[in-house]
Amino acid sequence: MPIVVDKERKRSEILEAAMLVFARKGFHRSKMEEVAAAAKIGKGTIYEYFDSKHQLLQALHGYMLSKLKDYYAAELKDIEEPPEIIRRFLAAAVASFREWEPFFYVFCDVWAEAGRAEQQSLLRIQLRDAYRSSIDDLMLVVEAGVAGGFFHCERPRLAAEHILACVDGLALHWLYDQDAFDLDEMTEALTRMVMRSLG
Amino acid sequence: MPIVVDKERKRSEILEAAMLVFARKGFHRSKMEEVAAAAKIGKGTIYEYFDSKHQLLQALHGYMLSKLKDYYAAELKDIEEPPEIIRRFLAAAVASFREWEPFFYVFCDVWAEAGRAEQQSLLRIQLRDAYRSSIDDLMLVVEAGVAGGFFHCERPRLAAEHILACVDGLALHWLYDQDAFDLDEMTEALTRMVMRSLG
Amino acid sequence: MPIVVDKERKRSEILEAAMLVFARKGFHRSKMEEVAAAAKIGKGTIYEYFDSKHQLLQALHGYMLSKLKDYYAAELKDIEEPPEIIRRFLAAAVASFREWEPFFYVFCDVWAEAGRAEQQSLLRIQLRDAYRSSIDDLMLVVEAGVAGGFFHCERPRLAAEHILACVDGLALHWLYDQDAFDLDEMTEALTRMVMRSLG
Amino acid sequence: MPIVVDKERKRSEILEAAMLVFARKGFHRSKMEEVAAAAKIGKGTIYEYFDSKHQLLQALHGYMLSKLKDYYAAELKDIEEPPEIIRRFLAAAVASFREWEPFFYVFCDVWAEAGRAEQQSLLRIQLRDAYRSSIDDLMLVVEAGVAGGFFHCERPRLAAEHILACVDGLALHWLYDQDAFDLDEMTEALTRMVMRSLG
DNA sequence: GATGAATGAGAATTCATTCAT
DNA sequence: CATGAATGAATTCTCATTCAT
Repeated sequence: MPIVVDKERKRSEILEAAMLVFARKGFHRSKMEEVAAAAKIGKGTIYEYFDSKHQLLQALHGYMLSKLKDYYAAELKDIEEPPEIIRRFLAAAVASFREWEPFFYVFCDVWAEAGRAEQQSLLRIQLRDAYRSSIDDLMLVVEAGVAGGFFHCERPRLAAEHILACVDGLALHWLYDQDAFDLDEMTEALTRMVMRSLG
Repeated sequence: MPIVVDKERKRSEILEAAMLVFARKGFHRSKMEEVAAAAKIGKGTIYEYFDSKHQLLQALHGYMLSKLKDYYAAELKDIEEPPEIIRRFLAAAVASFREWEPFFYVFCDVWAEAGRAEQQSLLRIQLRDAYRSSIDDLMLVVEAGVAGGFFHCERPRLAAEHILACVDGLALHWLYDQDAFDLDEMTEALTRMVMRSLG
Repeated sequence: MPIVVDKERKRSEILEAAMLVFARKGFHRSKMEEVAAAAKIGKGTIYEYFDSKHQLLQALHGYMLSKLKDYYAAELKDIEEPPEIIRRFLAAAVASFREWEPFFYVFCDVWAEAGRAEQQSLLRIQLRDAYRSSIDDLMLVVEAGVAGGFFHCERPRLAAEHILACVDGLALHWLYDQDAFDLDEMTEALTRMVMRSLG
Repeated sequence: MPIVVDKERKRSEILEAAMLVFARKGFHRSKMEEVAAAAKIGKGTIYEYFDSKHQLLQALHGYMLSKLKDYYAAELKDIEEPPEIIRRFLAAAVASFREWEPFFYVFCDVWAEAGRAEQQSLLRIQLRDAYRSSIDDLMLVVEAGVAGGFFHCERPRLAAEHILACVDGLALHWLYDQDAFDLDEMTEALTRMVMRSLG
């Protein structure tokens, strides 16, 4: 099925282009034409792959989530001990700020968009499910840590939520005041505080 | 004799109207006409008070920041002990999620806008300075707590940043999955973890 | 009747203000508010003296025509000989370019406006009558010159028209390329050619 | 395959439409939508060919100047003797009043606009250069006439300027009082007076 | 009379989307 | 399939005019 492969590749190229354009100018200030130009295709061609600008954002969001998932999977591969998983997760998270900066800008757009969408909108569900699933994953680690005697934690789910909230909040603050932070320091301090908060 | 109008009051009315409209529909999907209707004035009148839609958002952001500041000042009035300040701050923060929900939606718009503005744009500077000043305030509390023997903390500034990041991250997550959280539980768990992370 | 005098004075002040503002920015780009500011009165006050922006232009046009008439009357006072009248008229005309430059800019607006107005519009009639009356005046001079043996001219009316057209045309060209002309030279050459063309 | 369109032709069609609309209603009173309707295209399409309303006027001005140039070139083709060139030029000029009446209305708009534009504005430069170049051309004719013993003229440039000013002034007067003129008579009288003024 | 706050009709311009080629 | 010319709904912002004081 060479054609299918080709389509899939072009789709990804459009998504990568959209990510850069949206990240730089913001979703609403970006034109479909700019995305097309960045993807080196014609404006109309985007519509062969995506239904609308909104759906392009949705697809891009899904694409980013999947990339993030792969990223964390790779970073946490073969690590067994819960405390170490947490440490590596936090380090990977902070490292991703710089490495994947455009992602975070686009996430701002997604937050702004999703917040006003219908409860049942795909974007919103996608966003929510991504959080829920991240929380679930992290909760299992916390639980394993508790079971293994590494952590003290009455509410593993809330602890997981707490950790993810920290990461998102830090990403946000860093985005608007990059000079104020040293990422290495931030990693260290974040790790220390999270580990302490887990007992 | 010209008509005498309390310009400051009308300005606030427009800002309140803008907050509700922007919160519900999002900045870009809101029309100036809708803001005007919500403020019960004519479309053109907004421009007597604000230069442009963008500047209205900026002014609204400033207005919200000032309201938030007053809110925390009132909530933390007369509290002396650092641990208690932190506890009350966290409780007030979580309580504000529900109470001031529209604020948080508008903050999403501000994040999305500010991220793409010039470094020197007023919106961006306003956002950054608000964070910096919040961090400063909180850092002083942490330092006082360390001095008073309540807390252990090597880097009070990073601890303060960490606490604020938690709050913002939780606000964000809560916004998109309100059913998943019990705010009382969240307050309790957040407080516990923050207190622990401060040693 | 002191009140009447006062009203008349303020009316003139508004007209002078309008002239400067219209001359600088053009009729359509000028705001009533700017005219009011230039006249140091409130925006609404203009409407006590003029019905509308269009009527203000019309009144300004009439005001300018009347000023021009006075100017020429003063310049040509007590001159008897037709050739000398012509000479002095041409000199006065060219001198007015610089002296009354704003007039000419406003005339451009009047031409642009009047051209699209109804045949019966006051602005158009005013413009036409001013030309007709100027031509009549000048024609009488030419006729007197012919009768006095100074000029040869089969069609004094057309000659008068010709002379006025020259003056208007020169004003227009001068307006857009002031550096290209030396007004003294222009006066001299214009006079020479007109005198020649009158035989 | 993209749609193939003769962009140059469509551009001209828009310019012709703009000329008629602007001539009838005036630049400022014409809406882009009316121009589009006259060109039988959608409102947005104009912006595929021109950046703004102002630039459309500028382009239209250039288009008109080029048409006029072609017109005179055709009218004066193969004529050698300077007096005959002048005669034919004047006849062509007066004939153009009726034939190309819309042009002259639009010129009024251009005069009004250009007068308030920056010195370096394209419209202004275009206008000035057109005059300069017309004067140059006519000056060469006058000089040739002097050299050939047909004319007496101390300042050929000023004579050329004078002749063009007459033509523009007559056009202007005619525009607002068409009934007062017989164009044939005007041609004859104009020619006579110009020839006399050239000695 | 004078004022300037309020207004809303109006217009330029943008840009997601369509669809003929 | 791909394209980009064409479109017109949508939206910001302007400003002449009104009118309460």
